[in-house]
Amino acid sequence: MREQKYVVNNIDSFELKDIFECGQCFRWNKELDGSYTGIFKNNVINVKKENNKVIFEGICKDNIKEEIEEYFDLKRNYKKIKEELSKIDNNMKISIEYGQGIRLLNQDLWETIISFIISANNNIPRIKGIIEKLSKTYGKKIEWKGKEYYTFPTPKELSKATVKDLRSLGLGFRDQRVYETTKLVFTNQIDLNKLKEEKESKKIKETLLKMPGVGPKVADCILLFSTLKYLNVFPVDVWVRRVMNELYFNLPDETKLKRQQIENLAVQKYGNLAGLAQQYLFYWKREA
DNA sequence: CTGCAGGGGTAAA
DNA sequence: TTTACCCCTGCA
Repeated sequence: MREQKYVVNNIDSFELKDIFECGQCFRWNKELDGSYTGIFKNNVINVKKENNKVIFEGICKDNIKEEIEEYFDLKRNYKKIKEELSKIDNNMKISIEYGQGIRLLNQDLWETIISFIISANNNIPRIKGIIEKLSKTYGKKIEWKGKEYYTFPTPKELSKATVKDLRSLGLGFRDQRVYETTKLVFTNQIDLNKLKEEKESKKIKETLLKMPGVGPKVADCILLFSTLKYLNVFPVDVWVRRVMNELYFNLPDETKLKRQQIENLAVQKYGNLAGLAQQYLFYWKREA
């Protein structure tokens, strides 16, 4: 654990608001000066943007450059991806202009699984609050600049929580689901390391769906927002469904096209970049 | 101030 | 295919 700093000059496709408020993550908070501070793995990092320069600094266990490049997906060529997607249709073009600074974070698989189980039928402020309480209660404390931060609990750490404990932290009906899934992973009935080695997203999804609280939408979010990083999935929630029906079918009635149909259409339309297409569309329509 | 709908879904009927 | 679900917030 040491204080480190890493600066990237002339960065492309990187806007703090687009990255942290497009709905992919729950542990980054805006500071008074406009920068963001967040926790991932055993790192506490503050990110600040000045013109085309991005400054990362904070407490980092390993080499900060490598940690940042991995987490912020810095090795992927977003410029090229955006050019490709923009050619598909006008909706894509407009939404990409709007969210040009989006990057999909490579978040810890375990944390992403639990976070999105908690996200079911829930809103972002409350999801963030619950995850914060889980971390404060079962995670490890890291201090930086006089403030306390807490790492997301490991399967072992979280396995100490009873269903009742979880309920008291405000998880509501999701308590049982988090409890059961934690048990599955902690006891190695589902091995996350093996899951990472699997090559086909279909196979991984199959396994993810065995976890209580993980349905088709949550599974797709895990595939897209974690280190698994499968860009060929298209998570369909009520917003995406509404947007897709409106944009491509001019149907105000969101019950017209069903979840699976929309997913099929999207994969057909956006191919192996469907996941990113979803983020641009969703962010654009939700903010506007 | 009280009451009520609805929220980045899932599981069970 | 439909419905309840915990909790919190916004708004009549």
